Amino acid sequence: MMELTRKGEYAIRGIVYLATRPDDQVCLLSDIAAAVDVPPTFLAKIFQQFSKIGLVKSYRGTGGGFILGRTADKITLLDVVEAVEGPIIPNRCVTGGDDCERSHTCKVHPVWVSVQKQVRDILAAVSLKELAGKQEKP
Amino acid sequence: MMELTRKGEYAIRGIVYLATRPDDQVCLLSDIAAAVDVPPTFLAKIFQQFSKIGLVKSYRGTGGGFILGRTADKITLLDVVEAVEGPIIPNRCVTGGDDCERSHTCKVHPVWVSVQKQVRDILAAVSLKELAGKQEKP
DNA sequence: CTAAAAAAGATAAAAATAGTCTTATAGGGG
DNA sequence: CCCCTATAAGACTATTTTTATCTTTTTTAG
Repeated sequence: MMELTRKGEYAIRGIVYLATRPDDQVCLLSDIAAAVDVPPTFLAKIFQQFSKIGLVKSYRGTGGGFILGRTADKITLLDVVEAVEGPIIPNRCVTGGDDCERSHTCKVHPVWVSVQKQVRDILAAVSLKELAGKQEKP
Repeated sequence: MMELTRKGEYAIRGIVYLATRPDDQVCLLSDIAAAVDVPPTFLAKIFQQFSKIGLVKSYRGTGGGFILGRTADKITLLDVVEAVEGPIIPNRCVTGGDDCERSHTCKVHPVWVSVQKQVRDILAAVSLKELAGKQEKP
């Protein structure tokens, strides 16, 4: 239960690798894919999603590639995971609004809300900077 | 991401309903299914899984049905969820043993371990007694 | 203009999910 | 013993999601 998909795993590997690279050096998708051992075409799809929401910036054409959309300390693991897997939803009844007609009577509902918050908090507390081994204090 | 399946949702609904019933009254599967609005054949499969690990006790034949395998305060939401969804595994790298060759180098690994622990702790802290509205202190 | 590179969309195989159906087994009552 | 009721177990199926791949298009440097 609650398992990250391959896509999510690949997404993390890919963007963490990008975060280890020099800040302003455009990185070829094919290089990233090779470095983190992910099918290039699949990683392409993932980086397209990153690009749409600004997690990475893409450059097309000769000399093109990817760089981070903002500094590594401003990108959290939550950003990355939600970018490709969608929001953290332990159960359908826990959506932003209130689709769950049982919400106010169901005693399980608050438990899922709690799970959601905890998981989000944990993932939001980890930045790419840390994951890339560029800690503030070594 | 991390979404409970229908099976998990049905499992919770079913066993919580059973917990609301008088302690020693055998309950028909068909009655439970009707009460919690779950396909009876599907709920049957779920309760078979419960039965195997002792979460419920089953009685066959005329006058048969199900009762809880132990008192409602001794069954946690974690027990129920893991019974049908398997262990809480946020990522493949977080298994009981250590299948992940990266475990000791990968900086993401401890994050998943943390997520796993938090989720398990939350779910383990909630018993069927509470969910069934039979709180110790009302 | 051309080659390089990402973007976008279509397609497809494999796996997981969500069930259903059939047959077997067990128990109670006449 | 026979029949009815109820769960157990296993085979089977449809749908959805995951995990990709392939092709075409767009962009850009030189």
